[in-house]
Amino acid sequence: MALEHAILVSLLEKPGSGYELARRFERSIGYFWTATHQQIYRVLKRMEADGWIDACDVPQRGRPDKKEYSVSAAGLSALTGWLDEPVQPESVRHELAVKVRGAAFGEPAALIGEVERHQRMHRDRLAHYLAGQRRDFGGSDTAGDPGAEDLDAGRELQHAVLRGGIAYERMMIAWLDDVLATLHRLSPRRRPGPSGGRPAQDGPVPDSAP
Amino acid sequence: MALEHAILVSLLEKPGSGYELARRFERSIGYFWTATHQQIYRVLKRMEADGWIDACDVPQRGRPDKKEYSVSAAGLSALTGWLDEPVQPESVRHELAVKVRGAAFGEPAALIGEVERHQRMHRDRLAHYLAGQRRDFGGSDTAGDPGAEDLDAGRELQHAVLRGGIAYERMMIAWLDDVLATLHRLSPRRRPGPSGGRPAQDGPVPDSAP
DNA sequence: TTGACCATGTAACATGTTACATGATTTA
DNA sequence: TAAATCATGTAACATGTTACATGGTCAA
Repeated sequence: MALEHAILVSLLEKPGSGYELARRFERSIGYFWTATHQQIYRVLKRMEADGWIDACDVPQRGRPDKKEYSVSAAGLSALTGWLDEPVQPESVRHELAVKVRGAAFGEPAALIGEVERHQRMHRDRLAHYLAGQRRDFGGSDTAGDPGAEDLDAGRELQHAVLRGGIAYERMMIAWLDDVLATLHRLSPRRRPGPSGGRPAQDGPVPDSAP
Repeated sequence: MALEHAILVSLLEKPGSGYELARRFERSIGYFWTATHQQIYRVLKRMEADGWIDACDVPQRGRPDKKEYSVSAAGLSALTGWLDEPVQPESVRHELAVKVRGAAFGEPAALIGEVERHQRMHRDRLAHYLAGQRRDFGGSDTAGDPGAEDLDAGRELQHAVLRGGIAYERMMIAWLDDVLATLHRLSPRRRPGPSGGRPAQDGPVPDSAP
């Protein structure tokens, strides 16, 4: 019920083809809403039929033609209408949490590698976010700094969402430290480390920003 | 691909009927994995056919009979096998983030009520988690306290997951403060408050624990 | 006697995933 | 000449959502 709206937001920020949208759903928007290209093409067709977006064929030299979509007036009003509707509780899916609780019925220590793998992914993503923040918003990590630069609403809101991503990754990294400490405590044959899991920090993080 | 496993974990923690599982998916497990009763009945049927769970009819006085399910040896080994498999990136869906970015194309101030509503839900859930923690784990919020009580692995891991939920809610409440401050800044006709949004805190939270 | 709770389901539909297909161009 | 990127799609399947159906007990 919201892929349409995520696409509207993305197309309003910048018109583009289905392929380009699919790329964006692997990057920026993809950090808080995922979709594959098959889904995107299917929904784009419906949105075009509903008159939410307009397509225009763009011939390209040396590349296949593409259909560039842009948001119509009807699409914009569909989006603003949706903004006013309350969103329902949003369903959660934290597969790792299921695994952590399930670990009680297997060998808890067997989960350590998987949890470390996840933590590495979160550290990478955090590094990526921080790099993007430095690049696009001038290195400031703190909110509520009205006097500094005068950004337009779009950029301000993009930054707010990015700060949310950063807060989320930091929270996850810290929680996974907690989980690792718990798993080590439950199976003390493995080295529990100097203090049962190093504390969360984002300074010396492996920089994997693109 | 994981509802089966969430059900296995829940049934291992305590056998029960489809109806009871549906209740649990509105409480404990539901905080990190949601499912409706229709989904649960459908999957239970498949799991029984696959031999992962055993059913036994339990007649009840004054109530309709129920089928109580419990995990078979095959089910347990399916779970432990799954624990060893790496979980993929897990797809994210943060509808509010889509809305925040979309607010740039409408009236940003119109989102304030919705964001406050979400923040209230997160405060409620946090209060609920903290009450559950006090009830079930003795009021301690901090991890890594090996000497204190000697809980079994299952309870330790449940507590670790609960701490994750608490960390998540605190992070969300703080981030939504940030978002509110940003929205107020972008439409200064509304009172931006003493300091643009009160800081996150969980002490004087409306206690809505059941 | 109305509504809430217990208990289980069917059917239709919407959404998301996986695999496969096509064909051009650019880069190594 | 092989692989990667651009660009769009179909088909089959799995999962999740919404609406509807049934029927008993218990409390107000």
